[in-house]
Amino acid sequence: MQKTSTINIETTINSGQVFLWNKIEDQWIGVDGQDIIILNQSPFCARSSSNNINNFFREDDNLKEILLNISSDKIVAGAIKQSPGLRLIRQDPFQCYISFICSSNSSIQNIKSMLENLCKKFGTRQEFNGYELPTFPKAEILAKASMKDLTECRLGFRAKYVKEASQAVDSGKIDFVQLKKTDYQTALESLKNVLGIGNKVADCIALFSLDKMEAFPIDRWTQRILLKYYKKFFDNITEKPVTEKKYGKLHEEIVEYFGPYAGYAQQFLFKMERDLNEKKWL
DNA sequence: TCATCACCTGGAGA
DNA sequence: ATCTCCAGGTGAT
Repeated sequence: MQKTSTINIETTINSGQVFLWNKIEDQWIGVDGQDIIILNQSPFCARSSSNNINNFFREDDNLKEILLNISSDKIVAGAIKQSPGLRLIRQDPFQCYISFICSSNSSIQNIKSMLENLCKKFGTRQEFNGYELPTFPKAEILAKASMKDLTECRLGFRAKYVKEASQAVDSGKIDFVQLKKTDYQTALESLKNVLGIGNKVADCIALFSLDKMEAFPIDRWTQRILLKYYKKFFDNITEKPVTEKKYGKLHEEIVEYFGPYAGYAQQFLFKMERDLNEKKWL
């Protein structure tokens, strides 16, 4: 649908969606599940070791319509103007799931370090175009990992979450193929049954890997954004922590206001506010 | 139903 | 040098 030439790789990689990426000279090398991906800005080129890039940048979305739709809000329109090449990424679900479980009460740099440690210890080394690096561990491997090995990856209190979450996938209790097919609410409820996954993490997984574009992760930053620009539009936004029930109500208001592509709006707003505060990325 | 609080870890600032 | 505080939250009282 969209032209790949309009994608800004650096902006997109540095928007908090993905962590296992490094810039080497002028290209970005990253891990997505069992694949290694190499990205070049100009001339634009995206190569995957699996030979199947699988719409990594969601090229199948009708971007023009989506951007037009969410631009009815002036703040969002401004955010898009600021980062026109920003895109949502369609990630490997298991990697995305573990990544955001690891994100709780942590920083981007720390999350990246935890995930790199997991790859080094449990991943399979793969060679692609002169680069050799370990890909993301499979669920069955992490499900059988010892707590000692997981703790050595510096996961802290998340070690137990990662193990149980991996077991849920390995046993089939969590089935990403199925979750992609179901509706947003059903997918969310299913994910939230897993230890270490609450509303925010579930929304990240749903938006970044399960094609749920109405997912709108509400974290500290999003909450700040809503308070700063949208206080008068939403009844359920306060500076207090967003409780379980408030989260659901707030999300309803958000989808009503931003529409079915609320997740896209969130991504532009998040990028805008983090950049405004000069927060570091990868 | 909701408010507090602890939690691994690494980095920044006092 | 040492301490405190905080970072894409979540789970247990």
